[in-house]
Amino acid sequence: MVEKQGIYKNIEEKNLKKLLHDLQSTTHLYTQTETIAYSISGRNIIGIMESGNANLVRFDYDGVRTIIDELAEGDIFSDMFVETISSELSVIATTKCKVTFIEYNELLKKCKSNENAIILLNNLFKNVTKKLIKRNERIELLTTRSIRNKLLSYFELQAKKNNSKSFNLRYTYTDLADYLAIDRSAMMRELKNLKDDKLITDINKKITINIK
Amino acid sequence: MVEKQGIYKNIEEKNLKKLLHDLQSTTHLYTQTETIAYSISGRNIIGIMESGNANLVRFDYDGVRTIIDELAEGDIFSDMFVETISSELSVIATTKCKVTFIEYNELLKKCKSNENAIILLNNLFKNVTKKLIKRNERIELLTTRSIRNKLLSYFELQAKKNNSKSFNLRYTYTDLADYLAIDRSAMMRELKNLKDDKLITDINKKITINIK
DNA sequence: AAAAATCTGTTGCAAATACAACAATTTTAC
DNA sequence: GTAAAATTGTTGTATTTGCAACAGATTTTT
Repeated sequence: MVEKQGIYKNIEEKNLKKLLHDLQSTTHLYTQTETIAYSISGRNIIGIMESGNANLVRFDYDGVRTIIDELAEGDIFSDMFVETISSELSVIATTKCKVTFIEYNELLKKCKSNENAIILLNNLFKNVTKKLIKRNERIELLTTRSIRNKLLSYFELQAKKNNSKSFNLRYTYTDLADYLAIDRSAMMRELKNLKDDKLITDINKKITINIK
Repeated sequence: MVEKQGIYKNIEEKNLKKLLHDLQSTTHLYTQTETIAYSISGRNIIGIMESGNANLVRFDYDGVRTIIDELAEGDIFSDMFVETISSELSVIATTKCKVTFIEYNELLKKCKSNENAIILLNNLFKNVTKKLIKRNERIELLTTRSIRNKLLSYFELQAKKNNSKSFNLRYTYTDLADYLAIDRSAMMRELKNLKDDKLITDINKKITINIK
């Protein structure tokens, strides 16, 4: 069961069970690398990650893969959140995982008579809001005008999230370069410059910022 | 009043008036270039664009401007949707505009007793969902690796939205450069290259793509 | 209708970045 | 436990991009 801070926050176990039953929700298990089907045309299906991790990925016409979103326990995904027209989008399990599906329209109907449905809708709203903030962060990083600034912004953000001047980089440098949309070797060079200028310290991917 | 397709969809004029009154909403007028203040700490304020246009912009410490989001009639903005990394974020009116402010938490409370509040919450949800899709598009543009590709991607997207090979650029070139987070003069140079290479035609900001 | 401000189009040059290529190290797979 | 694959670290060089600066065109203000 997803912890109380997530999508089921402020709903009592018993009431939740009833609500999910009333919504005719279904729960499925997936193994690593399995594709999670969720798009049912005409219906607004929302998937709730009960446990495990998955990626929302796009395969464009060249077959190039891009990770659009990373989904963890308590996170949600839906065809409501992505453009349906063009390229192929799939949710692919990166670990064993458990997913509950509900229909958004059913939830909406239940709001009239069931207070817990309102709470769930609110939790969904907050989750989408969180997604927006995450995307915004990404945009802010991508719109800084140099590799040096991208790195510094990213490091500052991570340190801030960690309530510290340090944090552990959980990306490989190769992935970080992809995330920041910059050339890896150019990034490595700039990383070296930052270290030489003593703006950061990097001990085994524990990065510490020495400014301000 | 915002048209029925927007944030007030499916709410009768009379009921809407009552709802907004119950929510103790306030409405303000702004003139072009005016900054719209909306962040009130501790409260979740949502601004609804009744009419006019505005941009959500960032000024970084160097004074460089980047357009983060474009707001049109029927769109919403809120400090719930952004969490700035370090730099300054503001909503700036690009035309004369009218904005109604409501408190999210008040709306939520009203959902228990007022069906129209549920409808409004649903409309807000759908709007946020639309924002998610838009930001995703932006990220796709920003992650392309050169000015040439950024321009081509942007042009292709706009043309596609227009169901055509052409579209009218509604940005000034100065703004487009800010939107794509690139240097204006470098962009102008690349724009010239694209024209010289006959990949695009640009007649008075009506841009036509000549590929594929 | 004149003045001021902004936008467009251009260029030379310096600086930043991407590309390519490779060896060394680490991680993953069998 | 070894082979294969991926990541890291580095460098020289070509290319792209940003910066600065300007003149002409267009738009806005007064």
